Amino acid sequence: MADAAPSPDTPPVAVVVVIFTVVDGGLQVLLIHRSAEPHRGLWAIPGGRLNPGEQLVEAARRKLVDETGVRDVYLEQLFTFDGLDEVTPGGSLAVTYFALVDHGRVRLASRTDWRPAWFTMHRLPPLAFRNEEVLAYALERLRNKLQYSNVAYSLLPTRFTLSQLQRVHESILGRELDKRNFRKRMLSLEIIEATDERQAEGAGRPALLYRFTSREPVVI
Amino acid sequence: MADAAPSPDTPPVAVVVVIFTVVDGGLQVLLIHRSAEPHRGLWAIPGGRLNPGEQLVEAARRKLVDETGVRDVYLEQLFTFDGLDEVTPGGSLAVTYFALVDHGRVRLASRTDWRPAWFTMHRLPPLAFRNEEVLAYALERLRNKLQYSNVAYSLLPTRFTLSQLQRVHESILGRELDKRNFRKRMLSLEIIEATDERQAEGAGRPALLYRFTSREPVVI
DNA sequence: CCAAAAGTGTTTTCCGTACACCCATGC
DNA sequence: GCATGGGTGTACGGAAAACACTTTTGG
Repeated sequence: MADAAPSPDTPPVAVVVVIFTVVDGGLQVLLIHRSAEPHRGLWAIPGGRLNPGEQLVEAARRKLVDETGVRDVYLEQLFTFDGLDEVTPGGSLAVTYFALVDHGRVRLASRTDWRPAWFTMHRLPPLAFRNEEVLAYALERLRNKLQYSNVAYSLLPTRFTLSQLQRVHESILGRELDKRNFRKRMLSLEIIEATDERQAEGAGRPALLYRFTSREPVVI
Repeated sequence: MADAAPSPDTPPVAVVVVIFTVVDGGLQVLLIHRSAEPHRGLWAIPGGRLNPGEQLVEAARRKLVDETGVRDVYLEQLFTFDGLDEVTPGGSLAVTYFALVDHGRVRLASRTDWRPAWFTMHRLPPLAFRNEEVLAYALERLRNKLQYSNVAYSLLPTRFTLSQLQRVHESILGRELDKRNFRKRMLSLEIIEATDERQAEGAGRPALLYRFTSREPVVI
């Protein structure tokens, strides 16, 4: 590893956070409307400059809190892209993260310019900065993570029904799952446990509420 | 994503490449002996500053060619660390990559200072810059990749025997594999195919030579 | 009583693993 | 002819997938 001698020739570094949530059966992502050039009028993944002395993950958490007001959610580094922003001479870097938030806890920043909004992943608006690539990569990672970790804890309230959990999985995977197999698997993984409470969902039999045995990331 | 306004307050960016090879049954990694401070006398993963205007992957390829003379091998971005180099005020970033090279093709740079050398992964010298972390992460990723991709193509000559391929897998996974099961699996994945040539390995029946059906990264 | 959602078991298929012997060659 | 490495098949167990009906509640 080279000595890191200070130099003016170092590219600007942005930290960018793909924020996912699931709302009534759809996987959604938070985007910002650009009111300034470049790419004015397009939508972009929220992000900003890394402050001097700030750690990457701190910067990502800061962006997340700025945009949604939530903290203590699942946050993972995705990939570092270069040249996303094709206008900076000498190039630029974007260290991307992805985060999962329970829609019920989010309070979107209300700004007149740069307004944030949720978009369904399969109906995205025109995006700035090759953000299609970033989102595609984030979705792929999320789908993988879902299979062998408990990340879904970050998308649901502390107590939830198995049907809610199944809908979250279905939204992310983009396909329907068999109810019996899904329940069997979730319970055998021992990442969730039943509480003694029930919750009615409109008409129909009330469902048992479950909780995650751990609300920290756990690899299965 | 923020506008990338130029600013002097951007951290220095290093690109670092974990270079793996397999030599007679052992997974080895290329390290550089530091003859200057900080961490003089310790060993470090090769890397260097990202040049202005240079893409990350280009910088990684450049380092790889500098150190080993090889090109067109498997190279993948690992993770971006901050503060590895704890001496730079305001922090620094290290974008890490890992590469897999066929030991037979390598010509190490011969320098008097910063001399490069191969080390067996389970007998590492004292390392600089929290490089233990980086190596542990790289090894984990390599083990995963090995299971569901054809990355091993980059560790072997174009033609190889199944025993050679098995030894590569065993070196990386750190455990012995059953010959029959290994062959069954490799052949069923359809990432390798038999040639009509044979190769004798000392005494004993000559082995069929195989080749990878693709020498580009393929996910299984 | 009927619509709506919750809950529940069995069978089959596929994949990973365990395991032992014969084959071709060099010396 | 023997030491060395190459090559092969079968049986078991566990996980995932396919598949349909009963239960509990609200209206």
